[in-house]
Amino acid sequence: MAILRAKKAYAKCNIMERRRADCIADDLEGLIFDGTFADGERLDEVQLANRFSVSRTPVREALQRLTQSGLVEQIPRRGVFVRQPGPVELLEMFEVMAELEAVCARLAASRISDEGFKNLLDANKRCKSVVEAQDTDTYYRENERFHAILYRQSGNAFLEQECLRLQRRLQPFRRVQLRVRGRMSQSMAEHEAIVAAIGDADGERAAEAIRQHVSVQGEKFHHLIARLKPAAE
Amino acid sequence: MAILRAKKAYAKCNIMERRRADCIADDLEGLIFDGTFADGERLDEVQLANRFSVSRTPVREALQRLTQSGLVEQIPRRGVFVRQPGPVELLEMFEVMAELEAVCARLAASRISDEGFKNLLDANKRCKSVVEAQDTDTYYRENERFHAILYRQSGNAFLEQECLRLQRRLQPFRRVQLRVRGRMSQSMAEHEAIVAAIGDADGERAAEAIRQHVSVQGEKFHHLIARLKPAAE
DNA sequence: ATTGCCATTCTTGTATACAAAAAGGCTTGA
DNA sequence: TCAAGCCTTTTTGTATACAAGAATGGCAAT
Repeated sequence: MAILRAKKAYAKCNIMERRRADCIADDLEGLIFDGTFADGERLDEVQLANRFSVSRTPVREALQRLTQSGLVEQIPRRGVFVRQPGPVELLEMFEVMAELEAVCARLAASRISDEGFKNLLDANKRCKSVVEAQDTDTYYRENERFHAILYRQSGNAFLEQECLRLQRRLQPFRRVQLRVRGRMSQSMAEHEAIVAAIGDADGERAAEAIRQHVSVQGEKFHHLIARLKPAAE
Repeated sequence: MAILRAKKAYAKCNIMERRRADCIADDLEGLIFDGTFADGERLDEVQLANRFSVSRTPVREALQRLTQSGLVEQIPRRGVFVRQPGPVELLEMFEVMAELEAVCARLAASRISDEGFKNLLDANKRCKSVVEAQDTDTYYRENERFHAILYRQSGNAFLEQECLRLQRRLQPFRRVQLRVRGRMSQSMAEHEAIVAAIGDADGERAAEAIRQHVSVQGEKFHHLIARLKPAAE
């Protein structure tokens, strides 16, 4: 049967070829993140098609994907518009991120395997070494790895995926936060608290620790909204 | 300017006309839920186009949307396949739902307005009256309303949306649960506990109460997996 | 008989053509 | 001067045509 053969082929081929539409979606995401397309701006299908030297079809597919991930808003028969989150929505998203990670931490505290804990310690060690080098970009990557391990160790693959999805969405805003002076070492201290709590299998403490780590409060709040353009609306 | 006029029109027009692609997406969702398309089955674009009497274009758009919401899996150049969650994934999703609602409850306990609390009480009252009539379908709707109010009262619109999204995804499975004998009255008792905790502004207690209410444990576990076909793989 | 290769047939992905709807501008009337 | 209605232009939504890749079946070689 055709389907069976297809399934076999799929299982074998993890690196599946990408379609143009997918690439365009990623490129557009980047262009929105880096501000090439401002908030509220309409994304013209024809212009984009020319820009990427493709027809409107893959452009439309890409725009649909961006709609689903919330980067743009699609208004039927009127077009798609860039939709940067405002301060309120951003705080809300960070709050949800903090709570989701808190859940991960709480679950991980009782579910983590010895090997998983070793991975977590290792990831944390790598973060530490980067802090000393004051390399924010590398720290960002290693920090992401640390969090990803935590998601994984929640023992809930669906939760893991949801966390990764939101993490990805918040990435451009999170990155900024690290530039703040002293933030990296503070972040590391928080990591230590999280690891310790998980080591003690104290779910509630771990949850609270990571909630503090992720949530936007105090100085972080100011730095975050300072970054946002005073979007007229 | 064109955009301004578009925005004005959008603000005015809440009931925006839907495109065929959107309708098809909804229809397909229903067909997958009710088992017309079995798990693992390939959805042929041409067949679907004929079925809905449209061209492949809107069908493809609909399929893309279903891909995003996780109902089907799209394998580049090979087609899209129905992807029903297995027992494990289902339990994981319910766990996440329980935790998300727990967050809502905890936040709502301190953020709920007097009017919001009144709405919650009202929704609960309506549930109660339906329980006495033993009307599972209506109970399901009223129950959904109760939960939706809770999401809203978390004071976090993003969280609210995420909850609604997952609730929608779990809908067909949640519905089944209610058919279990005595489940409705048990559900009501749990509602009472939730409302009471929120009334006392006791976030942790409210969170725990709703976690118990939503999570799949004990008998509920058996009933849930009993419903799942022994999917051959 | 089985395995590997090739050709045919289907299916998906992309381009283009066409239809329908909305935006912008113009005219006309007060 | 302003507003309302109509017409033109622009833009989105859908259909169709075409290209590229994958599945299937047959054939040949071992």
